[in-house]
Amino acid sequence: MVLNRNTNSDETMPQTVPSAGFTPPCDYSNFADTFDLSLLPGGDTSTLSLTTTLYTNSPPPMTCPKPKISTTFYSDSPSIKNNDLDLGPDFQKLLGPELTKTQYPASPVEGIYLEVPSIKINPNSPTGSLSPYSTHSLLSPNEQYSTFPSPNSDLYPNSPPEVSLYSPNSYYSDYQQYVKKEFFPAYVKEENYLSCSNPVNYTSLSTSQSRDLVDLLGNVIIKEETTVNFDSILQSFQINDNLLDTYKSGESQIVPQKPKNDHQLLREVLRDTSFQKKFNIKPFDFGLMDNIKMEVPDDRDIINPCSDELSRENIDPVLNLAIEQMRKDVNNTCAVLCISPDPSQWTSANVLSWLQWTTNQFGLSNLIADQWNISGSSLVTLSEEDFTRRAPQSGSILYAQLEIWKAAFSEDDLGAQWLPENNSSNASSGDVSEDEDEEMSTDVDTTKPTTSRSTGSSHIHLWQFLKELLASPQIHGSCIRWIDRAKGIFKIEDSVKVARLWGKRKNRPAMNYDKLSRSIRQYYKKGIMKKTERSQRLVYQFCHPYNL
DNA sequence: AAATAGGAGACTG
DNA sequence: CAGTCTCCTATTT
Repeated sequence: MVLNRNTNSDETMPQTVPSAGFTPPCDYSNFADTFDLSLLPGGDTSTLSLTTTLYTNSPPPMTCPKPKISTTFYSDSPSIKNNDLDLGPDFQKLLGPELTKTQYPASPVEGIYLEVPSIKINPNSPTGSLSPYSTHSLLSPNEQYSTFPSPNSDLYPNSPPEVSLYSPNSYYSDYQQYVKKEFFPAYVKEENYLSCSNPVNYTSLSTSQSRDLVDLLGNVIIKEETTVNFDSILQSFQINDNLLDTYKSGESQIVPQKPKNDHQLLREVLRDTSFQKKFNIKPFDFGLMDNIKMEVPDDRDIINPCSDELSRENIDPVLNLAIEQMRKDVNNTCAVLCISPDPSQWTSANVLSWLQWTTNQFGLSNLIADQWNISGSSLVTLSEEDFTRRAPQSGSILYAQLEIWKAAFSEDDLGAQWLPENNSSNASSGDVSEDEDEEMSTDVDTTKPTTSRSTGSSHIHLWQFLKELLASPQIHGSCIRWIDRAKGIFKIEDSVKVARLWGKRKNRPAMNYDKLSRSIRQYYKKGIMKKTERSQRLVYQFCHPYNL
């Protein structure tokens, strides 16, 4: 974890700014979503090198009569390039191409971030003349963290804070919606962006809950400014957990945190504090963080040549270690169960064995096998609701675990890092594919268990593939996402990328959107897909029952 | 310029 | 033969 202090800014506030153009080599965001900070060991382990940055957005009053205080927790960010961050033509019109295009912030990668937007406008904004929105901190790296207002808004002192929890792993996709929602209500209406892509990770809280969180954030922020007492972070995440629990259980009040029976592996890993010595972590001295190097001699850590080498060492050591362990765990499980690391490749038998294994691991109640007689490609398209419908008690945990696996496999493709522990044969690893290979692939990998490898996704249908992409917004949300999950309406945000992914999956290097869309149009006749009533560009709709 | 629409033939499992 | 893939022309946004 490195604190990059933005020396260009003449603002007084110390800042935690990710390096510009930073492209993390891996997407650990999914992991981060399920990462339960309450697992972290107590006592002197409060020396962990977690950093909290708070940065603010300042929407103009006229577009935000009821300001929201939104909180984004994320401990990593997706490996998305800046050119993926297209906020749309309306946005560009308002902000000008320079701002929206090149100055969109690099992903704020390291640490755990608390985002509290819409507090107050900074009258001293150096870019204030550019647009009324220029104090929007996320749009201007130069002042990205330059304002540091109290969460207790003095702009709207009487408005009840409405707190939203955004998934850490859907930072960009949700952020687009967030921006549109918060700053362009009209635009939102027009395009139906009001529906949230991921209800599991998005919730509104009651006023009292909001105030609790805001109070807490206020304490954290005002006391510590850029560096935050780790206990406070823990506390905030416990609250966060409570809120999520509350949301999931449908209760309206904050409930005492239940002892968790999930994340066992992480618990064990994190209980072991030897990593502190290993990484020379010292109490609260974030300045020293610059010097922390990830001493991971393992050649599995060979970095994607196109990635930013510094990024590797910038990633929070704690998360890194846990992720490492998670990776090993998944590998081991693959070996034990003889299944592919790619859940979408699983046969129905694989699915069952994985479910059984996970159920045992977490001490969950037994599943009804009949409910789970599905292939891996179907499994990965299930929502959390689908999971809980089939397994009311354990659905959420199973879903979360599957998300981890999905992310893990995606990460595997990213940097060829997903090699089993004892197998360094490496399959002539020269094929570290291009920089943007953060996607699923079905490349034959000799290091993977051979069972259930031959068949599978080569026969996948386009509509299945699209649903697969849609099922992992944290990974593919930048190129395709649900607009209305219930109605099966989705939007292709990046046609080139989606086509490339499809071509990769089908081993058709010449695939492009022209051809892909032709295939989609074939679905019109077949009743698999249609255009929406009010036809919008790149927006399609699954017909019933394909939308399920 | 990019997306949409759909005809038509080729390819593949 | 189904399901694309490919190429194409015309039209719309």
